Amino acid sequence: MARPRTFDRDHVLHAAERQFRESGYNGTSVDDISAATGLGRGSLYAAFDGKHGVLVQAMAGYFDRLGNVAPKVLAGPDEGALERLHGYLLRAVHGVPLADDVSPASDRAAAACFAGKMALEIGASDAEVQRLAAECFAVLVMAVAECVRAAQRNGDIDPDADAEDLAYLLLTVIRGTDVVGAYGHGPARLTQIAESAFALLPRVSRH
Amino acid sequence: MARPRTFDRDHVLHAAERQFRESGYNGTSVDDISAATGLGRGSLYAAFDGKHGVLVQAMAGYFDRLGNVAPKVLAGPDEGALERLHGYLLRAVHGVPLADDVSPASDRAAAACFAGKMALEIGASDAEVQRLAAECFAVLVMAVAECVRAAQRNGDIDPDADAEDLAYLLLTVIRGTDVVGAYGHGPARLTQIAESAFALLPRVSRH
DNA sequence: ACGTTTGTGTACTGAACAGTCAATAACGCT
DNA sequence: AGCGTTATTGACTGTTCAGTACACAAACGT
Repeated sequence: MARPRTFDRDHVLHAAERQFRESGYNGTSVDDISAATGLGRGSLYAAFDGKHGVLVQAMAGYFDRLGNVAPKVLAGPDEGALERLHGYLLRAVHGVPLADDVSPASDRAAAACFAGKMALEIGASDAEVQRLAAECFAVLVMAVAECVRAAQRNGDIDPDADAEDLAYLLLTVIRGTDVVGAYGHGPARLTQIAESAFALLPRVSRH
Repeated sequence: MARPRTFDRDHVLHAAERQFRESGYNGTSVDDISAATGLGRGSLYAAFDGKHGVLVQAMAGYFDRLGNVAPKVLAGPDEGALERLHGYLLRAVHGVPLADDVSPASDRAAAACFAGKMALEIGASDAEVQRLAAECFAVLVMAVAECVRAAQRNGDIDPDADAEDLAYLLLTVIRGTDVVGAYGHGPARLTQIAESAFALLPRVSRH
């Protein structure tokens, strides 16, 4: 009964996400978003309710992808859990936790957590952004903790360790590499940091 | 022979730093800086060459304080090195690494590394900011690595571990807590993360 | 085929922005 | 006391911003 929209909603939100990643929230104008997405201002306001709406919905889309793909690479049988954790750690540090969404050439800007970057820039004065970012983090903590518990069941990680505490620590390291990467350090250094963190995980103590 | 300036340069830069911390770089206007520092626009341009100049010089001031105070709390005799490392980790996570500069009530916004926050927001498109931030990080890595080496000499940390690698890892955890704090997590969670990291440090293996 | 409904693009508006400038004020020197 | 020098102020400029309004286009039901 009415004219159908000519753009793909997810595709537009993803393009906007890339722009926000590159320039930050306050550093991107609505015209930037318009140029990045190919949509006119009017369409942006009609479909997403302006700049802030675009951000919120882009973060929601990021959350969905995170919730779909991160648990997928971490979940599995107990026996491979430690290796999956290792792989996730390395991939997260280099920005390929969402393999289908990130360009093949691992891009540092794309590596850093979108939610984390937005939370650090405007989370203090934007409760909704902070809440969305916290949700992104929570879903990761849950997935990593579950993988840690699997590794504990398999005898690879000390069963006395608190799985959730370890998950928080590992994800804090990953978020930390986003900042260290922003300092200009190369992939080699980030890999080394991730490997150091992995090496320090409490293994089963063999008396 | 000429009119002396009526403001204290360091005091002004510190006020500007607080403003940048609170609102980010692109989120603060020159008027905001003017209001925060009490200086008029003209004075700001005459003394600091505009908004970007204020940021650069505020970061340089931050670097100086960092270089003066962080090595001071970490340096010392070998026997207390591990405990100093522990104390630094906890204090850094709660934002009192620069005790004389930060308000007594530990403020989360003040806790996050100023250089890190700026690097993440605009470092990708501002080489000078990225360089300054990297220098801040480097001076911390050096100080922490030296403290790790002292703890190794004292038999508290595995002498086979690479001190610099451990320093990078610990500082990555600290930077990570800046992001996790921005998600809204409270001091208890951040303390727990710091304690987990400290607990996982490789101790001397007693055969 | 036509009218209604919705998507789309562009021109517009008032506010906020970064940066400049000329006038004023305060000091040291002679 | 007067002069030269420098800090300081607040108004001004052109630009860019977010958000709105309006005109046009496209598709579907009838």
